[in-house]
Amino acid sequence: MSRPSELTRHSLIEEAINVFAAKGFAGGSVRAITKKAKANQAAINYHFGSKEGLYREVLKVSIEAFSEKTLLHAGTVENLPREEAVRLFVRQQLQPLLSNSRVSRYVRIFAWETLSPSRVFQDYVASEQVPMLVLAEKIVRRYAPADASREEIMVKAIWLANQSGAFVRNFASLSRPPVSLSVDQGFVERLIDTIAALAIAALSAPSPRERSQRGEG
Amino acid sequence: MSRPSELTRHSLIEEAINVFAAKGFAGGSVRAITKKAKANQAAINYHFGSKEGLYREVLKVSIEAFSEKTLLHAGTVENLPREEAVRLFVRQQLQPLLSNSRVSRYVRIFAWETLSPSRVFQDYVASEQVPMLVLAEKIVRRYAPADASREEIMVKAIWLANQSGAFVRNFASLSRPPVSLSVDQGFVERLIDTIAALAIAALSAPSPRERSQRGEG
DNA sequence: TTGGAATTGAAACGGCAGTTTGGACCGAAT
DNA sequence: ATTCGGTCCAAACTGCCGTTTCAATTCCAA
Repeated sequence: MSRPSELTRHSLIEEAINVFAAKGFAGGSVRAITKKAKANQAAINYHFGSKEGLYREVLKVSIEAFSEKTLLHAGTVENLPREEAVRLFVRQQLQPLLSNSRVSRYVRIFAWETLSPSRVFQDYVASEQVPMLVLAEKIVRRYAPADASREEIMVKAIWLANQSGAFVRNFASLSRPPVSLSVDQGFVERLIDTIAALAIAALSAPSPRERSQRGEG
Repeated sequence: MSRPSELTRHSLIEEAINVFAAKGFAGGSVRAITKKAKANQAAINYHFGSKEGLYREVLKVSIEAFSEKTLLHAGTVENLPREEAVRLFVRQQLQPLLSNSRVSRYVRIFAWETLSPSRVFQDYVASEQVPMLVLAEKIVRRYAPADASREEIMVKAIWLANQSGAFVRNFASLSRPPVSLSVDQGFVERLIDTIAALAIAALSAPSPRERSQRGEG
């Protein structure tokens, strides 16, 4: 593959990350992507086979980069106090909100997928492990008793993975009525503290099953 | 307005609720709605002015019915133990999941809106109060100290309102890999208990601000 | 019963979507 | 210098979308 073709390929992926982060897979058009990437409309089909093929590449890049370049890795989660792991987990999703960093775009892409998963994403999570859910599961297990059911673990993992989602998705509308909050760096920091504290308190409490086992139900 | 025209109007709204609940506003087409309602494609524009006009009507019907026909009203929330209010709040969103009731369709429409709000919905929440957020705010206030900031209240209200959202949105994928849970009535009951317990424990804990005021930060 | 308004109907319009086409271009090997 | 595979481009294709048109029909009051 020659130099100029790789440049086209690369800038297509780059702009696709921007467009899909802003509008989701269904809402992002190939025309918008090729226009921003200064490429021809046919380029996506030529290089990636289809819009779905391009998105598959975007997801691969995003998921790999997200799990490598972020605060919390699957390896480090075991070596932290469990409260600190929760805080970092929340932080790595909310902190990028105010920035235009690469990571913030990955987080937004994942937020779109948690709302209405694309076929590409569904295929991906069915075959390969999704770092965010794996992380959430690891953290939840550190709070759960040894005899917790898989159902309870998975439910809590899904719950934890989605604790920040509402704010990521609706970040723009937080500053508009009827919420009308002033959204700045300080707000995001307080938001991280609040959500992390809520999650920690929730996970620390005994589950309904544990309470009923102790005759407290 | 004559009888048959009202019949067309009514069945259009009825089928629109089904279609929008299944596919969201953007994903639901007027062709699908008019076909199911056995009406002409032009009927929507004739009776409601536009697709948006129909959706405005659907939202109005859904929000009114949801706040009237559900377990928890703005009036009753003050007269219950606050833990019970949380449980009912969670229950009224999760219990309809397994059924095909009207309410389940309303919940699904709201779930679509929390993911990517339509212009119609944004206009609605900017002008009229949304029952679900009002309820969440009332419940949060019962847990918050008297001097809690509006920011903290609103953040926690948004948080509470979205506690069930992940499961409503991804309900269908819970039974598929990699989650692979068996989803039946018993599961939904346990899910309600688990989520409600998590939310109650979270709200009951002192916020980071309170802890730092006590010198525990 | 009749006249006019309300409603329905089939078809077309204009726009945007993803994709395909076929030729132009280019760089490197023959 | 020519050939050839890889790449790029403008344009067109197909399909779905929401909307509009306008004639046909239905309804109801006069």
